Amino acid sequence: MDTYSPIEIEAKWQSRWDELGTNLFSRDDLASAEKPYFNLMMFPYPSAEGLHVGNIYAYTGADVWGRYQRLRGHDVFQPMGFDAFGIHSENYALKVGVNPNDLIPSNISNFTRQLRRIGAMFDWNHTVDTTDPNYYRWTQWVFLKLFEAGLVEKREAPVNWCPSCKTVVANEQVIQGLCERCDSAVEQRQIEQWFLKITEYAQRLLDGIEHIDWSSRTLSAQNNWIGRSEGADIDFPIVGRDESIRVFTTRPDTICGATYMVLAPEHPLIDVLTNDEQRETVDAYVEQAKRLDLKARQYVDRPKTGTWIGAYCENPITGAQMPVWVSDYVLIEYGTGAIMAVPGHDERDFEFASTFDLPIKRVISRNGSNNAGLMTEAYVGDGVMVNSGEFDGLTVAEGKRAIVQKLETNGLATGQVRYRLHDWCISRQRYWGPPIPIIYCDDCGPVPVPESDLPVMLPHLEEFKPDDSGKSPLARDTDWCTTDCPTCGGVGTRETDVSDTFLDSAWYFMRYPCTDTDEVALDQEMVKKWLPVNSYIGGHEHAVLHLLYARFVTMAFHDHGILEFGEPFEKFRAHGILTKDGRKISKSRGNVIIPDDLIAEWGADTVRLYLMFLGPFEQGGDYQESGIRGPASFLDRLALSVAEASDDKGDEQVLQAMHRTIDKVSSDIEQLKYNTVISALMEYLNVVREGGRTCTKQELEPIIVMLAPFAPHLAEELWERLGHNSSIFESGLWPEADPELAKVETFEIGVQVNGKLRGSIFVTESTTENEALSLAQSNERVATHLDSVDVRKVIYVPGRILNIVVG
RNA sequence: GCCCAGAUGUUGGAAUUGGUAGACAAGCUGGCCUUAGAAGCCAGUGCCUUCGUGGCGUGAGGGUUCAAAUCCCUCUCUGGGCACCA
Repeated sequence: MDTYSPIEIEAKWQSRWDELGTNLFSRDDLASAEKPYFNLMMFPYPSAEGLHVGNIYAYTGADVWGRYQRLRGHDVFQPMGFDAFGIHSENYALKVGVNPNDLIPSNISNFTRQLRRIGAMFDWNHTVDTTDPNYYRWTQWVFLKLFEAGLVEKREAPVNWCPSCKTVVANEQVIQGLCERCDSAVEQRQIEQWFLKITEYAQRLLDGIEHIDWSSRTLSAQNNWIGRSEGADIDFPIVGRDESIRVFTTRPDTICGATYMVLAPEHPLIDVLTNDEQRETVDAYVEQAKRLDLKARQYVDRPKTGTWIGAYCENPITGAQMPVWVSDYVLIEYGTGAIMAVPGHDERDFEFASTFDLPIKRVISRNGSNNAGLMTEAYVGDGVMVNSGEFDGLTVAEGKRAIVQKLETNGLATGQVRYRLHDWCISRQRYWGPPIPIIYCDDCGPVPVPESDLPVMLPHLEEFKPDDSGKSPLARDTDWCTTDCPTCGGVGTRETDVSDTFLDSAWYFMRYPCTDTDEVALDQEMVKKWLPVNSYIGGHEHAVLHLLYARFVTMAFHDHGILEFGEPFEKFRAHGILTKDGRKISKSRGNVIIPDDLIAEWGADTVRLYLMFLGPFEQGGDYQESGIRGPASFLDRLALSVAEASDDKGDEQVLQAMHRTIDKVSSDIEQLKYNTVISALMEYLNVVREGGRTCTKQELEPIIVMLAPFAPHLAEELWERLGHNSSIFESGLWPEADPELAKVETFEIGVQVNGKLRGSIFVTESTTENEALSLAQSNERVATHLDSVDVRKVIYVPGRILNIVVG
């Protein structure tokens, strides 16, 4: 009989887990769990292609964490679901000419099969499918709650329109002016849209960053995305008028170096201030700027363009007159849509001033000396104010305060904080999403659909291809659109936009523990017991999309009395990505790896172990199939060792190594350094089997427990073969290192002479410097280097190194 | 341009956070066992070398230190994010 035949063993344990409900919770189980631990991972979009090896990598790493927590004695709830709405599914459905409704179920069952095959401990009693009316009914409810909270607004706004997807896309979905889905150049359009007012939470989202245990790179991405800037709004009086131009600046200290003003092409004052001579030129410029699509406009390396509009402002500090220009390098959507240009200390202004021969003036000097020479580039660094009259000599920081203070007394300035974050546009002029639950009535205006009328069902459309009308295909189903106004009972028309997929995923984790009821979205008993999520693991690509939206919805629900907590995920870890031969894995490169064959060949345990062994989980690694033999033969040797193991007491030396291994594994697994966990287990097995010695059960049991998160099927099997008759995951078996046994008694340390390694000596913890030195001196190799020289200094770091400085 | 990661043998990677660089694997070479080997076992494997108890070596160059893959400065390259955000 084979000691280890993965296919049989894995089938055996998967069906046993199913029979015993090892990973399943009933509602009662959920309610009575003593040590609840919610282990969440990002749910997939169920594509037709199935899970690729990158998905398996991510889910295995998250499952390892969940199983580890389980071995620590927690009641680990680990659900899985499917994020099946959205443009991605819809475009695929259009391509193959099938309604997405008919496509999704088979994709989901294929995903489920794959996810079961890798042996992750998902609770298949608690799943979500965002396209199920029993789910999206509650997504619509989420919208209504945000509406009640005053966080939903319809307004006409310039939005990113993808001409290929024929829909609006969020700022977060525009990558360098291109649609993230199809890479078409995004255009600017003015359309009425539904917005969620996430900007009201900008500061809260920023403040919360201090208090959550997340991967630092994810937090830094959110930080940059929110983009807080501190500065001031300053009014520049317009010469010959009773009005002024308000600008936002983060550098009030450079105001004396402001030599002209710039308005964004869309700025309302342009029309008012342009004089007759300039009118034609300005109109032409503004027209041309409006025609530019967002991609062209955001292209940074484009030469600066613009024109003088024939007006002047007065510098409120120096009194100097400054011409007012219009240029598309100033953006209407940020700040006040107008700037004071300081070419001496801003790179963009410098470039503009150089192009149009506008004066460039130094007002900040690195060392305080007033070097009057020509500036050849903008100086943006720190320094001291010069050429600024009474303010000369102040540092940048002092100057910022002093200028604002002086202007505040005249009412010309106010301290101001601004954010780059924009409101979240959730309208999508597409078919495959939850209809936004709003009804328009000629008398009552837009009215929210009453909760009792949810869900607003998405009709089954034969023809769901979007057109260029700017309206959703739902608008073509007039039967569906026509309804009664919930307020007055008159004729109403349904909103035909559907919501962004990111609304589906902004709250899905809250639904998982509540799926036993269809009466309410959130079962408060379950919410209190299981939320917030204890650990969330997922891709870093969602740093500023999903993860920010989920925080926003949670905060809004907290403020609205629905949730008691304000942050959804206590701990978040971004996993690394897998490369193939050092290159990113992607469909376009044609190097996608579907894991099914690999698992069929090697078994799930070996594949899991191999993937986790590739590199640190948070950094990813390079997938090289030949490397799978290492983990495979490790499992073989372990199975062999168990088969041969005796009932004798373990060897003392081996048990010491065992406790050191427990120590290392326990600390590395906490840091998700799964690769070194596995290498520590391998090293220990090498010690156990050294010289072909027969090992004992006592020496092997803990290693099997520590391996269980990685290779759960084999661990169960070996546990059973060692004579245990309950599941290894049942009773919190994670071993505890005995500090006495883990302690190393004698160790070898290096001996250096003048920093160069010349030999080594064996010492104990209590070896003194003098003892170490005499040990070193009696070492032949070291002694040669001490001949006929004086010892000048001895550095002895117990347990680390002995360095003898001679000369 | 800015921000964040990173660069270590033939390859994936390790290094107690300043203390014996290359753990654990893969690959390769040789051997044992075997009808067989994706099984098991043993040995070797950074480079140079006059083979010495020698020299060199963690992207490049400089610095700090008794001691640097690790800290500091300058630069190069790779991956990712943001991008005219005033």
